[in-house]
Amino acid sequence: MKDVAALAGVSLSTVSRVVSGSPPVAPELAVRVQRAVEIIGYRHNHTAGTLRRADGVSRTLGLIFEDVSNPFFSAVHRGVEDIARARGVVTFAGSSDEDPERERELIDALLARRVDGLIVVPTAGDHTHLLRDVAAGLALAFVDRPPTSIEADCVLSDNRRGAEQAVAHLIAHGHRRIAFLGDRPEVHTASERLAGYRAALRQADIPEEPDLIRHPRHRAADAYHLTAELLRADTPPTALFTSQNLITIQALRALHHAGHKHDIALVGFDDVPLAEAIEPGVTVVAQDAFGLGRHAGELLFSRLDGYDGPARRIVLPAPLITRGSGEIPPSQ
Amino acid sequence: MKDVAALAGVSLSTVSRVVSGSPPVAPELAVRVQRAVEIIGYRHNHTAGTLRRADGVSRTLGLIFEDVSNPFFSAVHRGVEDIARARGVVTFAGSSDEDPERERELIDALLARRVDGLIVVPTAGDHTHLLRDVAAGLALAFVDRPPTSIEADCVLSDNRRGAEQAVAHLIAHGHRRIAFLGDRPEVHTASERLAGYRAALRQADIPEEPDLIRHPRHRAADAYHLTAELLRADTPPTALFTSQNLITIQALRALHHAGHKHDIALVGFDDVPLAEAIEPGVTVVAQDAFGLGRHAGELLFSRLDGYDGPARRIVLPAPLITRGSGEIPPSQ
DNA sequence: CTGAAAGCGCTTACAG
DNA sequence: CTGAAAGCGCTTACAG
Repeated sequence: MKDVAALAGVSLSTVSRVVSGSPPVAPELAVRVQRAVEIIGYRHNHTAGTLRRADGVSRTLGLIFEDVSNPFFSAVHRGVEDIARARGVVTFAGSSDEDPERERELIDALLARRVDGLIVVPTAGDHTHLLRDVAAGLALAFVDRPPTSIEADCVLSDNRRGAEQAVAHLIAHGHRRIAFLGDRPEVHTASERLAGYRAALRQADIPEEPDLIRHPRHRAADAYHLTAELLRADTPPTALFTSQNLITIQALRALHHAGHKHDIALVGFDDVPLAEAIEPGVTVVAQDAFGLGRHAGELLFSRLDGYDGPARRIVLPAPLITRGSGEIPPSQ
Repeated sequence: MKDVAALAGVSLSTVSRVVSGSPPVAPELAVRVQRAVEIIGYRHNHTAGTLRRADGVSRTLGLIFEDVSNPFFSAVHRGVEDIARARGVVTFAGSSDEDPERERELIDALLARRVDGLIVVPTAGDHTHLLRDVAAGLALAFVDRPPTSIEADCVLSDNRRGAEQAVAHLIAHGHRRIAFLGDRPEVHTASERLAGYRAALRQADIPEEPDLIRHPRHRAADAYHLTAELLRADTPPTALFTSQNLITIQALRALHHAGHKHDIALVGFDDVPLAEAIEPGVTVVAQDAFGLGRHAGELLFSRLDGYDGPARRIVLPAPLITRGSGEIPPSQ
């Protein structure tokens, strides 16, 4: 910047004003500065400005997902990006892999880079350490799952009702032996969806069978075999409720490979590509992933804009989309 | 930091050394500093350090994709993240939407935040403006597509050979009227895949029919109708080569809805979830998206580690995976 | 409207 | 092994 000032024959103050667009500067000088910027190939150092600026704002956001490569989270990611982009804010993104320690490392790394805010899909770990940062001005929002240990803005899908609706739908089609395939209940979304499953059974006076509730350890790796195993049981389920997108995909593979796609019903939580092209079409509870991201972004920016009220919770509906697989009647 | 120094009763230098792990500091003082850090809730300001540090390294990377929410790119994203994570480097990510202007804005925003390197899926726009930044020490790598206007490291799938293989496979199954559905040739991957399509036709002495080469304007919105339209033509194609994942999904929908899934063959470029569960299974040319990301990360870090040789190009194979849809013989 | 000077939170020779 | 001091690239009162 001082090279630019020298070349343009003005002071640092003037260059700074031109570069950051502060009003009071003569058009002629501005042009001279612009020209010098071009010639030198000057890149503004926004982080240095952040250090000095009164408000200390970095126009930078941190996003922490379970896995950036899961299509559900990457859609949330895009939702946030669209909101941030409109404000000239650029976003970090990282994957916790559901590991609280990894999540903590990411948070520390992002806060050390002085992000203005953090949007996180929380692991089951503790988040009280963020309280100090929030008190110091950090904007914070949770998405997909609520924080367990602290109060903060969050936006969620209506997991319980969505799951209840899915299972009630299967019951309405005559099923009584309905398997639940989902993550362990430590994950909030999984426990909510399990609660929805249970509520629907209760409503219909169907006793719960522990054998029908399964938690694949590694989703992509185990859900396939777990489903195949369930189908081979003495009294197999007549319907499956798969409560997570990767699990749905694996269960569908198992169903199709075992030749049961037309006699075992399935409803999945979260939509999957091609669900509509498959035979039968896959009935799902659809989440508005982009919407989750956009709302999380909006909650966050409202904090940065000065909102200082109590924590807000936005719950987006998760409607059932019937396509065939959920309307198969029980085969026995 | 000065509060920590005051509380611990040491100098700023000592706090800095403890916090950044520089060796020569007495264990007793280190403990006192650590304690003060805990009490105060001190967060290290890594960006301030970057400003002062001799090497000026920010341990920050910028990633620019066409769209972070496309599963192909989000897998590339994760590949880069895994490499970066191992080095304590955190990554920005953004979407260009194939718009050179938007890409330029993102690059400017990231360079203003002083990323150490940039990994970009380039739009068709000009990238010569990056030359100065590279000369000034920026590490740069392109992924999925090579840069058109400058020399730089890049990692690609073998698009041409993959496409040629796919089309040759269809020809080997007796097809002569094979449609190409893909992005406009301004996008490098699309033009390479089209070149592969043409090479396979030439090899088999099949004249090219312009009517069979189609470019949906908006992939998700138009590919479905374009496919349906092709199927309704007087002499419809007997096989489709869909050269992009979103287009493959839409074409499959159209094929299934029109009741042609068993009599029109299809091979897609890039794998899609459930491709295996569908009936018939979807034959595809598979890309190693994670591998593309990992290799791009490695090329980038080798530059940051001091490699200063000529630009390198890594080409990953894109093998054909046969699952049924590509082995359907021509129906007429 | 413009410039000289102080200072954001750090790191790093330099002296002790 | 420790501390005082200079300075990274900026912004911002303050004076003119």
